[in-house]
Amino acid sequence: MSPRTKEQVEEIRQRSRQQILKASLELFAHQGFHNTTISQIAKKAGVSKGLIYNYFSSKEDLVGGIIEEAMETGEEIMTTIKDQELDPWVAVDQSIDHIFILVQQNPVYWKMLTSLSFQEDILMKFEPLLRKQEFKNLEHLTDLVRRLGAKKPLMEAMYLSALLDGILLHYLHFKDKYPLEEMKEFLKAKTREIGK
Amino acid sequence: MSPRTKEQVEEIRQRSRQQILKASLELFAHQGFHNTTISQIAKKAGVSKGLIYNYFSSKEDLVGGIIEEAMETGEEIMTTIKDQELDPWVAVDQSIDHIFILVQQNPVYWKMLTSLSFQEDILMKFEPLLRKQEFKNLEHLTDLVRRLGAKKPLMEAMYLSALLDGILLHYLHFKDKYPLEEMKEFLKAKTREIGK
Amino acid sequence: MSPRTKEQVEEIRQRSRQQILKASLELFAHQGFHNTTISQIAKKAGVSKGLIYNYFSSKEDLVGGIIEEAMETGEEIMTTIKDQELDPWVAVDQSIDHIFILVQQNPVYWKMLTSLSFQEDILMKFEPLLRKQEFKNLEHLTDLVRRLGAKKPLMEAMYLSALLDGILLHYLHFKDKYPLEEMKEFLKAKTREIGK
Amino acid sequence: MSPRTKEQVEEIRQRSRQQILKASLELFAHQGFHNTTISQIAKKAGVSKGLIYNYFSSKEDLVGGIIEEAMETGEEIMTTIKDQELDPWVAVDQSIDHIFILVQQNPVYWKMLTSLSFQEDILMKFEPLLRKQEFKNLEHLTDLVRRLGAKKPLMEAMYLSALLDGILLHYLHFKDKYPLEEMKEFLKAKTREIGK
DNA sequence: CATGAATGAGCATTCATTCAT
DNA sequence: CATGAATGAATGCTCATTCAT
Repeated sequence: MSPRTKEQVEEIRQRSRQQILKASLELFAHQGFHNTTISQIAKKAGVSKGLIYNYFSSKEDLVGGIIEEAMETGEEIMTTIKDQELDPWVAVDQSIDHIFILVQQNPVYWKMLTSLSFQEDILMKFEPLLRKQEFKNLEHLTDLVRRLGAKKPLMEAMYLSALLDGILLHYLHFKDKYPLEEMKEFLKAKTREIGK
Repeated sequence: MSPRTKEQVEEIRQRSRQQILKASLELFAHQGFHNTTISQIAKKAGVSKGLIYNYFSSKEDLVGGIIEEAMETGEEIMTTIKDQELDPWVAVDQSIDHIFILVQQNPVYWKMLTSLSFQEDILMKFEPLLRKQEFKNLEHLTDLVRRLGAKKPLMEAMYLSALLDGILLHYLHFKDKYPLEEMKEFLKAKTREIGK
Repeated sequence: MSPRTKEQVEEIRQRSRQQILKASLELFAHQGFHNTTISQIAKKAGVSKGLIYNYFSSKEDLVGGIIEEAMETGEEIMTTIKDQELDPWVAVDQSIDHIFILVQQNPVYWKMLTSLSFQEDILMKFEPLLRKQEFKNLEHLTDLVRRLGAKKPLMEAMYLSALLDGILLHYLHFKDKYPLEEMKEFLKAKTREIGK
Repeated sequence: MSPRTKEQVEEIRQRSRQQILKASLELFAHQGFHNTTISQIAKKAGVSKGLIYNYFSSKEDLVGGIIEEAMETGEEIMTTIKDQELDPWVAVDQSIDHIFILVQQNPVYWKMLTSLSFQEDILMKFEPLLRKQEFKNLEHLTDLVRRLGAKKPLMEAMYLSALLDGILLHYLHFKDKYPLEEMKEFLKAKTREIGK
């Protein structure tokens, strides 16, 4: 008889919103943004087409929602590492672990993101958001390799960055057939050469 | 008014065909396959929409045409290297040069290809064609590093492959702002460590 | 928590109903019926979408509600005049005043009504209601001008009627920039010619 | 075998364009802009939905097309009158005739226009176009009545303008049941009073 | 009495493809 | 060989209406 409480409403909203975001993410990642229809998302999320527009103002806005959410989660993991003062070799290993964990936890997100980075129309709208992140990461890497005694820290960091993205790329394509763990250890071993 | 000769007709055909392929490639690379319209291609190629269907049976078929053409060119360069018997260190440098040249000569093609590799619907149709190429490349790399005395040739090759693709990825995004040449030399220097 | 009395409930009902009608009227008048959404009405009225359907069975029914209410108010003013026995010149002036007052008191209503008269789908449902009113007005005017000694009372009445509607039309468009009062006096002066 | 000539294409285009404009005008006039669908227009025009967008960029653009076309036709008639030097009484009669002819020739257009003037969203986009016309008309009327010796030419012109619009309004509603010709003569007779 | 999440039919618009010339 | 008018299925998005609470 009486209307739902604010809390009930908010919970319902969050559940629907999550379902929609999850479905969008998966479809965008596998089919690409422009090849995914709202109807597909609605069906996969188990809601009506109309409901999607109760939570997101447009198809593009879904991308924004996905990125925002992933960044929040990513931020959390990041901070746990950053605060600690560490031996540089340990820090490098931890950073590598961190990146691999991030990717392994949510490979679909990274697939979507990489895919999106080739869609210039969409990219344009979210570039500021993403570039900042990118820059922070490169800065972090540069700092790390400098502490390892690299002679050309920036080059070394860019090299490492390309390597990580390359591994990510291959992992995203081959999925479980890719020896990600082995690659990680191989990579860690390689970093031992830096500064020598 | 006089009837054109067979050769003239064939030449006209080839020119139109090339214009269409070139326009398609550029648009697919920058906007993505599904976000590019036949009208855009026709306009950019300076031909009518109808003409495109004289040369290609569908939008997808354009992708096929692009890939085929690029493979032919790629093949040529490849063979010039393969045939020569070389000191492994020189061979590695040459292979690296070769890859970088390929990318620098036609970055748009590689951009389109990478972009396409995230469009599973399109990928599916051209996967066999591409996977074969991929496998050959990995085989070639494995062979190279083995001759350099690598302890784990396959891992080393995969590592190198990821690295190359990572650099490619970054180059495709940052274009002329990316220090590609410097990166190449840095990479060559790194390969000196292999086998030690 | 204590149960509301019948009167309280009724008062609440009436207030909500009025708010909804007021919001509808204004939006219909300015945006047109088909370009106004229930959501807009709900927002402007400060109620939920659902509540509107507690009082009105459909969007169209809102129009019915608006017209009914306006007719009731119009009726009241009308009767105060009709009953009095008057010198015809005074009666004409009073009738003109009456019409102008009606419009000035609720211009939005007249705007909506005129707008609606061009929406044949809506008009159809309320035509009987409106035509009756129209006819009564024309009859009243005919009677007046006949008492003024007009030679062609019906033509004169139609002429006057067109004039009044024309002035109304212009007033509704130009709002406060329109010299309505001046026009009224000008019109009254013109009526002095009738019957001469 | 050979493609159509420029002229053939242009003729085909004009025919299709006219069919679409005609259908749009009629539907907009009777059902209102927002209550008319592109499908209805396509069906009435005997073309596909898609074709409409080959000629007009949007539903709104159709309104623009209609207005432009009507203005061109209107302009022609206007000029034939304006140029002649005339006895003012004859000029008034001619102007009145002209307006009535315009309306009688294309009542649907005037219905649409009046209807549209209540759709503020659409009006906004075409107001500049229409206001200019309006102003020119009022100016013309003012000039006319001044030459007739009116004491308050502007008021007299506004009065006349309202009258004309009122008659138009009634005519548009009652169509053939409205004694338009009789009204015109009655109106002309009334103008004889001006300046006395 | 009151809320707003949810639905789905319907809308404006796009676009690959066809075909008459 | 070449054109572009024409089609219509499909898409993103809107909105009146319902209903559980």
